[in-house]
Amino acid sequence: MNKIKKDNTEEKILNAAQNVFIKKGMDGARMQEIANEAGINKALLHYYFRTKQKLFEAIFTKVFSQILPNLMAMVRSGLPFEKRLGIFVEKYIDLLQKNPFLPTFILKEMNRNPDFLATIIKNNGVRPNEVFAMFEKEMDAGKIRRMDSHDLLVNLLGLSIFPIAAGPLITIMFFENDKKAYDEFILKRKKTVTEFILNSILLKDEQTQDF
Amino acid sequence: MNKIKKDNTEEKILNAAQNVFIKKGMDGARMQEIANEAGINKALLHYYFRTKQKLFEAIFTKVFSQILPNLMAMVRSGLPFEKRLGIFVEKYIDLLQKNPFLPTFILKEMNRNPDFLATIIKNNGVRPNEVFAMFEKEMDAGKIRRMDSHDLLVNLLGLSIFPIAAGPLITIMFFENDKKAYDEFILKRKKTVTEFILNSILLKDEQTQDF
DNA sequence: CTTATTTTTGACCAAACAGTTAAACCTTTT
DNA sequence: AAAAGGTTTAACTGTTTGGTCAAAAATAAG
Repeated sequence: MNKIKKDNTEEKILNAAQNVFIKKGMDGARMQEIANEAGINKALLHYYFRTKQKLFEAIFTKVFSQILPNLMAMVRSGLPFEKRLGIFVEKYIDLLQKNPFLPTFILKEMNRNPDFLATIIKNNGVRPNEVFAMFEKEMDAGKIRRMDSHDLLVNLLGLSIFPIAAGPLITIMFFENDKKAYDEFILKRKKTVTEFILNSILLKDEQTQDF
Repeated sequence: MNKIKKDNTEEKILNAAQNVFIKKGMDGARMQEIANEAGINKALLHYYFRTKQKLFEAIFTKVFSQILPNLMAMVRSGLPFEKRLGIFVEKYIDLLQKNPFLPTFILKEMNRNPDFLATIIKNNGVRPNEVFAMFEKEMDAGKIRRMDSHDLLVNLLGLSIFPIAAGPLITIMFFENDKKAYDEFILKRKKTVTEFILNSILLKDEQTQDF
């Protein structure tokens, strides 16, 4: 059946393209390299995805769609706030540690073409306002101190994403190029990041807000 | 005098190259574009810096040398800990806000060639251990809670750098593409980041460590 | 089995690109 | 003022790269 073969080739292309694009970016990636990695002829790439640009957009969309829903899942679980935060950090760092080139890829390409980024986000039904609302609710309840919820979310993401994005630098500068020490450091951060955040925002019982 | 002329051209090239490389990265940058931006002939680029690679390395080194010393200055000032931290965050965010492409440039290129990165760092006399020692001292004094000083430094950097690196994404997702709102957000962070960190690590007097 | 249709390939093309060359142009030296 | 040495340029070269094409191979339809 041609359906099976077609799907199979398309999948091989998408996987290969994702690997190459994430590692090298749009500018650094070569169609020939993607073809090699997929084990097919270069002309076949253009048969399935007319241009490099179109193939890249397919990958960028695909990658983004894999990332964004995780953010929203955090908000919707019914767990208590601390647990929710802890699980999110753990899951997120875990995902990034398995795909260490992902952060830099997204950061780099978002600068190359912010308009395309905007389109993808619109089409992905992400509602950051839900996250902000969740934070506000905890503030209203006197559970966490009052602060700009934008700050809180950005801090949460920065603390999770930056250490992976800057992995090579951190490994060299802070761990004398000992990659195992770095990996263990990241592993530990699944716990310490949550602690660091909660320590900053959680209100002790005796400090409940007056208003 | 030829010295003046030479220095002048070389400087024009370095400035142009820095602009283009930082915006587009090694792969995305074009020698022709650098020549245009410098207002000179493309052949002159090769006269001063034999290859694109060599020119890129000169820029990468230059950029890095501008960044790293800031980190060390924090440690060496005699100010009290909170002040030192506050000034560092403020100065650093300020620098990045004026050079918003800088973080992504470094993050991207450090992945492309970690070995070269290592060389530069060695030649720049950066001693992260000094920073760690500073943190440890504050912990020993019972001023801040005991934690992995690697975590603390990485958190500090992540909270400062990530929001700029992810600027376009944050502007679109969290501020409905309102760039002024984003800029103001970053401005405020010069204060809120320090607060966030101190809130997490500072020990109140009654919580002094027992050992 | 034969014909039509889709998928895959090797060979090719034109544009873009980093890098070269030889000559023109300054600037300094004598 | 003229020779010498350094600087700048326009034109060129060889290679890499995204993309095309016509033919072959595989698959589906009659």
